[in-house]
Amino acid sequence: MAQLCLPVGLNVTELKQLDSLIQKHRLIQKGRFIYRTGDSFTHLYAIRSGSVKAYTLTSDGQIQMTDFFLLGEIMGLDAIATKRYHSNAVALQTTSICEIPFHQLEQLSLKIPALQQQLFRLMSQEITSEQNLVTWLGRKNAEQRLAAFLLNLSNRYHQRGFSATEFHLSMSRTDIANYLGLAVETVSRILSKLSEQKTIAIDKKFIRILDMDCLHQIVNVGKHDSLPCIAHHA
Amino acid sequence: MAQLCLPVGLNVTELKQLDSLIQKHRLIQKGRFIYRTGDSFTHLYAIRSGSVKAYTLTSDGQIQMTDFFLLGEIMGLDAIATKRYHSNAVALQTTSICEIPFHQLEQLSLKIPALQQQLFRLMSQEITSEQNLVTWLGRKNAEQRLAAFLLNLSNRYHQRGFSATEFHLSMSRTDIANYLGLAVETVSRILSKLSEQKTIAIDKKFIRILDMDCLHQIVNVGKHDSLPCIAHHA
DNA sequence: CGTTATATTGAAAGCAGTCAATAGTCGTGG
DNA sequence: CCACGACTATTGACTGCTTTCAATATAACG
Repeated sequence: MAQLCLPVGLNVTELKQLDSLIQKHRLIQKGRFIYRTGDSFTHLYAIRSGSVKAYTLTSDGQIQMTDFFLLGEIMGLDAIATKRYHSNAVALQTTSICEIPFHQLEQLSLKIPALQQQLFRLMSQEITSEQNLVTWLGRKNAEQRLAAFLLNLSNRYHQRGFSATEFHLSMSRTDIANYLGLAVETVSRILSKLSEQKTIAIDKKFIRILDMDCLHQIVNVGKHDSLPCIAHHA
Repeated sequence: MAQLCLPVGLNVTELKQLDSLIQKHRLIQKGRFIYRTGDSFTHLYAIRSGSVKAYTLTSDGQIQMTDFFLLGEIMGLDAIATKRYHSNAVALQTTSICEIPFHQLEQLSLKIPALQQQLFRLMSQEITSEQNLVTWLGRKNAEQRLAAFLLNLSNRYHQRGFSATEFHLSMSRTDIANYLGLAVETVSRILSKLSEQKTIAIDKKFIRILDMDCLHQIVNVGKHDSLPCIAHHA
């Protein structure tokens, strides 16, 4: 169980101790909340299956998508400092999560150095991942943001042993647009365009990446350079 | 010494142990590097005085500003996971830093629960701070990004006991523009505009915030709503 | 099977980027 | 101490990407 929730190189004894912490797991129906902004922070949550979106509300009531969590990823790391969750976490589909009581995890990690290391590593990764996001937004045009988003999902699925080229977009176009700081219409237009030039194929929420190199090229050229990989049409 | 570098509620004995780790401090001249992308990760660095900018290079050689570090802030947290620094850290002025050997800090934090907690807290804060940045970029227009940037600096200086309304912009306009994903010209134009409407006053790199409420209003309205606080001119 | 939410596509407007020219600042060496 | 050159900052004009508004089309849900 612990292996599934918090994969980390521990010996059998240590693993048992961790297991005793992570007993509960819950099934969350689509649209249900795991936690809400301001709730007092008690647990980290690991996704065993399904997916979750996290968003905050601005002072004027607008939604701001902050994260999508996929299988194997940990939610709630940003809440440690303030002891309150900063976002609303909602299941995008029926989702199974592990509940990890943080206080006990903290205690245990004092006794198991490898566990402490893994926690530091996890948090550091999260910082890096947020920094990368910062790098895309604002500095990249709409097409690049979307290409980077698709590649990011592809990598994350691939890491967990799933196909890097075919996967399910569990979030809506509206959510994607919000996450990338674009209008829904722009996301839709660009998906259509990429589909036309055979870089990707889309059937509703199911996506196939046909030309991975092309996506990489799109991401890596400057904001307004334009030598895309479209040697296709006509 | 430790108090200055890693403020945390420890007793005298614990503080001594921490002190013994954090012996060295270095003076870095303006323009000098503290670390570079790819250097192997050995230390965290805390700023005792001065300021530092951190940037990465894109695949096509463009600079991407990722962070500004001010007095009291910790650099290098993103390097823990990969054991390599992810960015280039350069002093913006003559800067004094504490060197904190991370491996030893990790060891010590196994023995001092309060220290471990403080480290978790620090990293969690960093995650939150990056998330906030993500929230601005891409979702806010140029004026809002700049207003948010100024308020952010104001808060950070204020937290450390300095004036919230008057401070030195140690980074260049070019750096600010890059950080916010804007063109230098846009930053310059907006600073001029805010200056004209008496929201701020600028003398070269020295800035005074004259109307803090106005800045907050700018940040908090929607991306294209426009009811600014300009009841000033003529 | 109808109703509502989500997605696609088109046309027009606006914000920010680019290009260009000028002004001001900083550091170095005469 | 001043003068030169290089760098940084400011301001203006124009282009273009992305948003907004509007109209369908398609999918999801009870």
